[in-house]
Amino acid sequence: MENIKLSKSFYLHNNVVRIARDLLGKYLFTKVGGVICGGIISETEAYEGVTDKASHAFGGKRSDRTKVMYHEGGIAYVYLCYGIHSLFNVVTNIENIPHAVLIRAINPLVGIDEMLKRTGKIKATLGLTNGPGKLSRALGIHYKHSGISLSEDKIWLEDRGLKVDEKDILATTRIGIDYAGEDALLPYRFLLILNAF
DNA sequence: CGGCCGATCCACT
DNA sequence: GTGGATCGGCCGA
Repeated sequence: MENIKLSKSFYLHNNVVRIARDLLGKYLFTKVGGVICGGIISETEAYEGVTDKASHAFGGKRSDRTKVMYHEGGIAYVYLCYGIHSLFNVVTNIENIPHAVLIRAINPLVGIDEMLKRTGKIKATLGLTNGPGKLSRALGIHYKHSGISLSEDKIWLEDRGLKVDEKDILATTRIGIDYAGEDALLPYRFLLILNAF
């Protein structure tokens, strides 16, 4: 079984929708407060930059918050949503092309005790990390982490050689972006259908 | 500077 | 199924 961080070239690819799909079955880890937590990515959404009405970078919009999306791929874009939740995104593509993939869910595997402590839950279930806000809380990801490199040891992704079959992937429309008009209809959300859990 | 709103979650009915 | 929590970002005045 391989155990390696995703390479820089993985994040620099120009097709963010492909990357979102390829991230299914990869592993996401964090090391916050000295504890390693993580699991298998099971749900993602692609945000296709300046042409995508659902993206924070639509129309080339730049701000202190969104400027990290214009950075070269391979860093984290984390922002506060609804005043409560830090949502974790992976920035992709080359510099000045603000593509990103929202990680919406993982299958929790490592650091379960710490994740339960952070979320105040008793039992480890898929419900521990099956939403973008819950995922960040369990993993200790905070919007102050926005802009950090995924090549370091705070937040990173690994390919452990898990094979994902096309037939186990479901593509649907994205969540919570009704304001995006026709772009809300794009099949940019990907779910990994898991039987083994 | 004021006001509105959001890539959500959970408790409650 | 519905609404409240809660606050930084963004836009308009």
